[in-house]
Amino acid sequence: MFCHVAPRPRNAEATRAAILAAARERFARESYDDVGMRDIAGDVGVDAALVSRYFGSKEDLFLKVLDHCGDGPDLMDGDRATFGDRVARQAIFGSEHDGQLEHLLVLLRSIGSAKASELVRRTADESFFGPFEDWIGGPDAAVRARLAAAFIMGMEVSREMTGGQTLTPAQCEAMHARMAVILQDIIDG
Amino acid sequence: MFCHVAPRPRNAEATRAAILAAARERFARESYDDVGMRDIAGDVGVDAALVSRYFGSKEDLFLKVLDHCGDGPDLMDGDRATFGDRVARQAIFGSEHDGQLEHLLVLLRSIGSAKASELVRRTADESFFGPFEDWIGGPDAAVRARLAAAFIMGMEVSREMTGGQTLTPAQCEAMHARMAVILQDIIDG
DNA sequence: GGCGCTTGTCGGCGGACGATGACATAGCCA
DNA sequence: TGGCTATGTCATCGTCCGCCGACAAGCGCC
Repeated sequence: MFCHVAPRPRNAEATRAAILAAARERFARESYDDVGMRDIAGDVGVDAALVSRYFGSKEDLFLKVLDHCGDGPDLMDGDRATFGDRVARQAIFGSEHDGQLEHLLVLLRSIGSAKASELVRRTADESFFGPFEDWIGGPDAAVRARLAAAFIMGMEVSREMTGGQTLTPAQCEAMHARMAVILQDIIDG
Repeated sequence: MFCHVAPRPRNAEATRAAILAAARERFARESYDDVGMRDIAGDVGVDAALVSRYFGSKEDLFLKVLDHCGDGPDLMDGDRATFGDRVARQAIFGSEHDGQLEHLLVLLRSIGSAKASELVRRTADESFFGPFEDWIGGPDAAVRARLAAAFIMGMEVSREMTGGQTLTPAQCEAMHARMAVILQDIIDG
């Protein structure tokens, strides 16, 4: 007893950033509705009221998360020639924390909450599809970006739905191989 | 005034069926969390307490909806040779009420609620992937079923995310053509 | 050392939700 | 016609949520 946890140093900037990071993590793993202000605050170790005070409202916080999603690693980092292989691997096997798909996951989770998808609808184009289109380039870039994004998100959905328990490792490998080819074809045009 | 609405005839069986249909509709269009017992009851024109009484709990009702999803039209109705074209059209242009994708939409909406996805995880295989695998047949049927389902659901997600406002009709047609080919390839093996 | 601003906590308000048990009424059967 | 059961309604409970105003505690400054 008397074992107090080290108190967070009084630093508004750092606390604000920590809250934002925790929120991003939560919103990528759970739906907008399932994430509570108290959850996020708990992750950081502060009171829920502080989150409200720094970010105004839950919606505002979510928008900030969407804005700052470009900060981390993402889909477009890496060799273009191995895009299919690399992304298919993450989508199927679910890289827990490297988070190249994290931006996409946040968008994906918003499907469901009426509130969140309204917010996403306003920012998805500029924050994700736009850059992705530019990176893809070539004819029908907008179309191909949407096809690729759809495939990736759908695989995330499928993975969570089945819990990944129903396919053998060999089948996962086969799926990875097929998906990699399809994705690469979409990217290459 | 004095214009009363015609009261629903007292018929437990019919009322039960109406509630189930309304619930299915709701769960295909909104997330598990966003759908309230009062909403469903309102659609049918009964009191929310009746829904609880007939189906026990919201979870039980959701499970009943999953069970009865095979009743309506679905993915596997129609010519196999035109599967890609037909399904891609529905996924991209969003057939509002013919509902061949409705079963898949209910599954898709469950992503978000922790509770709902837990329920789905237990039934998705037997209620959807199993039949779909059988229908697809051939080598790696399980893998190909998941690839196709992922692509379709992802396109639904993508469509809702962007609100369908950002692509020209010509681009939609181009996307449809590309998606149809990919889907058909997956189905054909 | 005491003042004052910033940083963070506490308790609670108002509303939505799922669920429940007591009550009302329609429709059948004698 | 009078009662009885199936059918549906109403009022309410407990819980959780986002949010807010009042309060406490750290920290620099004179």
